[in-house]
Amino acid sequence: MSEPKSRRRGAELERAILDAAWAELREVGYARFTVEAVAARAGTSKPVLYRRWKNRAELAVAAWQQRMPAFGDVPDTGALRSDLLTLFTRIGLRTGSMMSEMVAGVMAEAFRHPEVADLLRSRLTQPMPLTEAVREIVERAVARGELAPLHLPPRALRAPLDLVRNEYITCQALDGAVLEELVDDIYLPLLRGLRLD
Amino acid sequence: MSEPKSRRRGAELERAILDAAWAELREVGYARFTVEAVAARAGTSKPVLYRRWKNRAELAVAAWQQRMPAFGDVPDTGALRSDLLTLFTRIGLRTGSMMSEMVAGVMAEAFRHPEVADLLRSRLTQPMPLTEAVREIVERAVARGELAPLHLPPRALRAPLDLVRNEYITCQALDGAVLEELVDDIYLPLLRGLRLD
DNA sequence: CCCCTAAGATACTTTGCGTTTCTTAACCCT
DNA sequence: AGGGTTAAGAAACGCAAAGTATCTTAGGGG
Repeated sequence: MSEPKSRRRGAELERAILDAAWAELREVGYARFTVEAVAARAGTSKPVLYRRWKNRAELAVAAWQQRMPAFGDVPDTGALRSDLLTLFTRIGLRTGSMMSEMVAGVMAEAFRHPEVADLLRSRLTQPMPLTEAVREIVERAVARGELAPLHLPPRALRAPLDLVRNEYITCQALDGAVLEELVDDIYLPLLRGLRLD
Repeated sequence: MSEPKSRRRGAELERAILDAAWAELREVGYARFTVEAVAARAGTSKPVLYRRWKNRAELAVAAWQQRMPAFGDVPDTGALRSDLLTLFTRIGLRTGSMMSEMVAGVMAEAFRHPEVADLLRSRLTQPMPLTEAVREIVERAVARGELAPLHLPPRALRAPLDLVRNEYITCQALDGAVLEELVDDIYLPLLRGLRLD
């Protein structure tokens, strides 16, 4: 809190600010996320932040990007359904209710600051590790004979993330029952319905 | 513009306000949608609006609800794919780029005013006419023999709307190619993969 | 050791939400 | 018809928070 007089600089200061921003996002959410509070928490002041990020949305995205938990290993439980449930659950944890609130809030601001929209979109639509995880899970299911061989278009690879995010954005919550619905009523049927080309 | 001195009341005034709000939403979008501008445009003043709606989000949702174009008849082109394309296109028109901007903006505010979240959620997840349209299209396809008989869970009925909305929210745009992808790569395979129970 | 960059503090401008107060027009009711 | 009640309209305010400008000063590099 009352750090002594040592004046931090450069990367050290930047990390402290992002830590503070992340903590604020977790505690109060994006709607109540203020630049002033972040500055105070980091023991610095607003101009220091505005020298590094153009506006509060970019600050939030930067903090998010740095602190977002990793996906971890590709689930391998021996069965397609449980692999998918594990994956969907992890996506849910990673997305988190705070996260979708942030997506909504940042998107809303993106219409005033168009460059923010591009930044966010790139984070939303290109999580390579995730799409590769989906591909691997499906390939193993095909190898086991659980699924007929199939062609997976990019949109189907992205679908798990889209489904979970949509649920968060519209309902601000996500429990186990909903995850099962997404897997059983949407994604598994989708995979069964895809064929080779 | 410079209406005479006649002082409108009740329903007449309310309609004029919602007209003004709708016009503002179309012209400047939700991000720049201000209560003051709506009041000015309607030739009245802020307190009149705040007597009717708790905050700007509810005003926007009210205007949206009243002016949202109808879905029209259930498409019946004689083939499943073209029925779905027609339906998806109409959903896209109805949603509109402005609309998803509003969804994002309103959702962002919903975290300060929880009652707004409920209001919006009810508009997003229960468009009965749409789900019934999906059901009818699918039933006709089954009758024609295009699809095997299947059980359609609620989430699958909602999926077309969810898919289109997700695309708008993440990409702020939606063209014909994307609509075809949603139909060919996601929704048609999903329908083919669903079975009885 | 000095100097120049960037940190930190303070205070300001602006914008827009939501409120308060007051006046006055229009409807309603007997 | 007239008087009273209700709600419209106008103006101004408080407040929060974004973003900016000004100035002082620490501390690292030459």
